[in-house]
Order: sequence, then C-alpha cells, then structure tokens
Amino acid sequence: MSTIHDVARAAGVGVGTVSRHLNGAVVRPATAAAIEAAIRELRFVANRAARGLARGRLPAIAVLIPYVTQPSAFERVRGILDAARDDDPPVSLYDVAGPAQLDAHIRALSSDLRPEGLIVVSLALSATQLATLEASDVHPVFLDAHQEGRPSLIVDDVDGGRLATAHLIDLGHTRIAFIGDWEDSALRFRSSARRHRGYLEAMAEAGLVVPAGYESLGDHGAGPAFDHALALLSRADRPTAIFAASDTQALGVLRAARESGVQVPDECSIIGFDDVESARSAGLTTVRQPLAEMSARAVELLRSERAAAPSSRLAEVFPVQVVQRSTTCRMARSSSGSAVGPA
Amino acid sequence: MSTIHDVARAAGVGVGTVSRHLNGAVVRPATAAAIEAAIRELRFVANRAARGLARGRLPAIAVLIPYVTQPSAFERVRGILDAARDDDPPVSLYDVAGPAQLDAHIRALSSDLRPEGLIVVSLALSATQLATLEASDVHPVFLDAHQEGRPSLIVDDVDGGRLATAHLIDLGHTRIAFIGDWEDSALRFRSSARRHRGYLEAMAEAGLVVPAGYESLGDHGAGPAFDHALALLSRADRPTAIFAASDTQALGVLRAARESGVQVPDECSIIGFDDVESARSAGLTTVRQPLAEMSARAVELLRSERAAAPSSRLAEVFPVQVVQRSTTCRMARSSSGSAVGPA
DNA sequence: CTGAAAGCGCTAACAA
DNA sequence: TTGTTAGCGCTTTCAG
Repeated sequence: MSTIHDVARAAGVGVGTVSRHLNGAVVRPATAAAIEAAIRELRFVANRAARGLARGRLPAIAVLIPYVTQPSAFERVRGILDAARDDDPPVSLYDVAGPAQLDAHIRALSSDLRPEGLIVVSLALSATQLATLEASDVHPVFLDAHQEGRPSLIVDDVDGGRLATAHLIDLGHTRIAFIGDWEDSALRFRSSARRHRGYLEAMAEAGLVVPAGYESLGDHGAGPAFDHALALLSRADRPTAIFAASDTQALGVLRAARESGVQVPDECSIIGFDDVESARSAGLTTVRQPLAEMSARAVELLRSERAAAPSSRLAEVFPVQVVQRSTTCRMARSSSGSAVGPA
Repeated sequence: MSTIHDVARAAGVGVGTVSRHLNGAVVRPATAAAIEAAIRELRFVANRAARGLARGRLPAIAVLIPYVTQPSAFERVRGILDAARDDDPPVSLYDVAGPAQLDAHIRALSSDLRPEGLIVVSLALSATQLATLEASDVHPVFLDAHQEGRPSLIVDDVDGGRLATAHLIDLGHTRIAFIGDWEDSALRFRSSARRHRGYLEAMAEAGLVVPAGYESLGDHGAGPAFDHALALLSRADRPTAIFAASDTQALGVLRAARESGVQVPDECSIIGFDDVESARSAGLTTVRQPLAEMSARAVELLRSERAAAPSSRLAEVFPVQVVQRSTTCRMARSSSGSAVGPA
C-alpha cells in the first residue's frame, strides 16, 4: 500500500498537488503527467477511509430502501450495484421496515455516517427529515419518488395505470377490476395509489363503470392479491380482466385464476406493473418501467454531484410502456352483461 | 457533533481512557460511569470514518455475493440486514458476476477497503484469494460455503437432496427426475451438485434406476428449468416426480407442468429446495434451509470476532427439512412401467 | 500553479 | 489503570 506521500516523492511534487490532481483541480500538464506516472508505477489507490475522515464523510453510497425483498426493489438495488463502478464508493444498504427505523436511519446518515452519496428509493421524506440531511450536507437523489426541489427519477404512475387499463379496454374488456396496495401507508411512496388513479381515469374516459367491490386494496404481496383475486373471480359478475398494481400482485392473481379454473387469458386477462424478471419468465403482460436504467441514472447523478456539477433539481420522468405477453387477449364477442357463474 | 475530546473533557479524563472504554477495555467503575454520563449528555457517537482510519479499516460489513438477484441470495442479504444492529457497521454489498470481478473485489477488499467484517456467500475462494485476505487481516465468515479452517455456516446439501428424493420415494414414486445447475461453474459454490449427489444416493439406496435423460443440468433460473421440464414431461416415459435443485427452478417446472396440461401433484409431484418466500406463496413442497437464521448467525460471528473472541473454525451445519405443501402427493396405484404419453 | 503544514476524530504505544 | 502523544492518509488552507 503506497500512500499519497510516496506518489508525491516519486513525482517530485508536494502531496497537496497530488491530492488536487486526484480531485480534479487544474494542475500544470507536465506535473499531471509526472503524477500519473508515479501513480501507475506505485499502483497507488487512494485510501477511502482517510479520504472519508478528511472530508468528514463515509466513503459509501447509501441506499435507503423499504421492502428490499420486493422484486422491483431488488431489481433497483441490482441496477445500482451494476452501475457503480470501481471508482465509486461501495454501496451500503439501509433497509427501512417502518417509520421509526426510517427516522433512525436519517439521523445516523446525517451525523455519524454521512455518506458521499445517498439514494432514497420509493420513499417520501418529511420536510424535517430532508432538512436534517441537507443540514449535514447530505443531498439525496430520489428514485421512484418525487421530492420537490431534489433530483427525482420517476415514471408517471398515473399514466402507467391509464395505459394498463386502456390496453384492457382496447381489447374489448369492460368489466375490469383493480388490485393494489393500501393507500394510507405511513411509509411508502404511493405508486399503487397513483396507478389506481390512472385506472379510474381510463375507466371514466371510456365511459365504463366500476362495479362495487371491483377495487381491492390490501397488503402488498402475492398472497393478499391471491385472496382478493379469488374473491373477485367467484363473483357472479366476475371481471373479464384484472389490473394489478405490481407484478408481484399480478402473479398472485394468476395463481388464483389457475386455482379457480379460470382460463388466462381466455376467460380473464391479467396485466401487472413493473416488468420484473419473474414477470418476464411467467409470460405476464405488464406495464414496463425501466428499473435498471433509472438506477443507473441515479448513480450517475451522484457521480456528477461528486464532481461538483449540481444536477438538475427537476424530476426526470422515464417512459412506461405496455409489454404484451400471454396473459391478456381480446375479449370473446359475447361480452354483454350477464354473468358467467363462478368456477 | 461532539468528539471524543469533548467527552474526555466533560468526564474529566483523557481521550485514551474514553477510547479504551468505548472499545471494551477495563476501566475503573467510577471512571466508566463518568464517561457514560458525558456520552449521554453530549449525545456522543463515535465517528466511524475516523475510527476506520485509525484502525486501517473501513467501517463496514462487506458481503461478497454472486447472483444477488436469486431469491435465496436475496433472502440471505435480507437476513444479514435484519440481523445487523445499530452498533454494527453498515452493510455493503459486493455483487460478483464472474471470476474476474471476484478477483478484483478480493484485491480491493484486502487493500483499499478492508472492511471490519466480511461475509462470503455461496462462493468458494481459492487458497490464494483467502491468503490475500488473511494477509490483510481480513477474516471472512463463510455462509452457504464450506472453507476449511474458517467459520462456515452450511447445510448438508447432500443430505437435503437425499431427503427430497426420499420424500418422493416414500410417496410411491419411482420415475423421479432431477433438474439442477451446471456443475462446472468456475464461480459458484456447488450446492446444486451436492443436492444432485443426494438424489443419486437416495435413488441407488432404494434400488431405483435413473433413466437416461432424467438428469437435466443447465443455467440457473426458472426459464431453463421450464425448458427442461417441458422436455421431460413430453417424454413417453414421463417422470411422475421431479426434484429441482432450487425453488426458483421448481417454480419453472411448475409452470411447465401447467402449460403442458400435466396436473400437479396428481400426475406429477414437484419438490424444490431452499424454501424462499415465493415457494411458500406458491404452495411448493420443498426442502427448507434456515436462510434467515444462518444469516443472523453470520453477523453474530462477526460481532464476536470484533470483540476479540475468535469464533470456532469449524463448520456449523444447519438442519434441513422437507416442508410438504401442495405440489407433492402419493402416487396413484397404477405406477407400473408403461408410458402415459405426452399431453 | 504549487509546497508546507495543520488538522479531520480516533486508536494505540508509551510512560507514568 | 490512566494521560499524553504520535500518527492513520488524505484534504485544505495559506503563503509563495
């Protein structure tokens, strides 16, 4: 392990100059060359802990994320990991399981830790929490969350919900149900609620009515979605299509259809949201959002902020699009009112 | 942010004493009490970066893990995250996507970074790699991997494979196929190969023959397993039961059965391995290994090593057990030789 | 543009 | 046991 002093000596300059060069300050070309040569020769790599101490920050990209086990969250982490290069700080994960833990993490991140970069995923911070962070000179980038005045990488969930529903409507469906998350979570950035809104808008625009009980909100996960779908599919006026607010939930719906003997897509079309890996391998029709690309962009923003280039404070909206696979199809003609009795 | 100096002054002692107390060295009770009081009053929290620099280590628990997107890997990460307390260092993830990257990580981990703790998951290190690490005083704990002379937390995969197969045999099955991973991966700790061995042993012990083509090895994931299962299920001498080396693969098999109109479990029983969340929600029969518990134990080992208590260099073997759910059942009586033609 | 020197907050060696 | 002090390796003034 050679130090910055070794490099300075080898290059015949002072340590300050080496440090400046390392940090992107302007140095006379000849000097720069000498330093570069010395670095190569000594295989010098700046010690992160030392740099951290001197700058008062932990050499880390911190990722604050709820529900890490959810496939979409996981793919986001994966995207961040993939995008982080060797010259980026290591990626540390902070799973948040509840409001109290979120607060604790915020406190730690703005005092003891003080990561070089912070990515807040799918989470809305209170004004106080954001202020605490900013006061410690920790400037988060928001991923899948929109925070006024901070760089935010999002998709238009309302539009996505509308798209999903319109896809179903275009296929001739009229009895379309929605399955999503509770909308009163203290924690979550409410993408499910926004997708739900898109659903309602599309239904209204098409002049379709949403029968009572066609909207089921519950805990996230395949299990609860399965239960809701089972109930929906055993109704006399069973829906001919179901829009689930996430692929995980859609997969639960798919299983419910199978177990109740309802043919997918012939008797019931199903569309999800996110386009996670398991959706692809299950052949699920879904609304795709570019999970990996958004994650990569978050890391890139951190990198440019580190290079003192303040990134735009505006939200970057990524495109969503329907990916049709094998769980949706055109309605059979007899799409009139009367019921098809449960399985 | 108060420093250790503030605490020392407030407690009327030297910084060395405070540091020692903080690090568990013995201090006169009265002194200790004074220090504690000062710490509480000043809300002092030791700066991790500084501690890291002074000790020449990065304040982090590094997790070296391949294929993070696999559900079982993810549940391991989740377990580590859950087990890490506030007084533990943050958890940094190092995803390894290939041998070259593994090598790069090892190098970084033993020079620049030098985490306080290292957990190596599902990976076999070469003698050189391990030596590199140890030379830098980085002592990894192995999770789901057995490394001679280092604490290793494992399950008996051979036994698990035997259990899975015996479960099928007990149910009256005789034509039992196996689907697993390639066994020549340069990277992976070969749990699939060991489960395969258990399968072969159980078959042999029961005097059953494994028909040609009943063992399919391929890339990990639901997709390849799906393809293999499809082939298997369309054979004239179709298996009446399939053992997949992981739940992910078993889920692919399940889908293949559905798509080829084979009833599960009536016409074909399916058993997986790991017992990840999606297995539970899919009602998959599987061999459970205590993923969360093993992860928690890894963190605990790190913690005790940090407290200078060298943990046992012996492997700790965790129990596996068959969890029967709804994808396996007793064979129908007519289990004799002749084929049942493809669907 | 560059060199020297003073810390960043903590640990550890040393002397007391 | 305890206080003092010298670094850990880097960044960042401050002169020059």
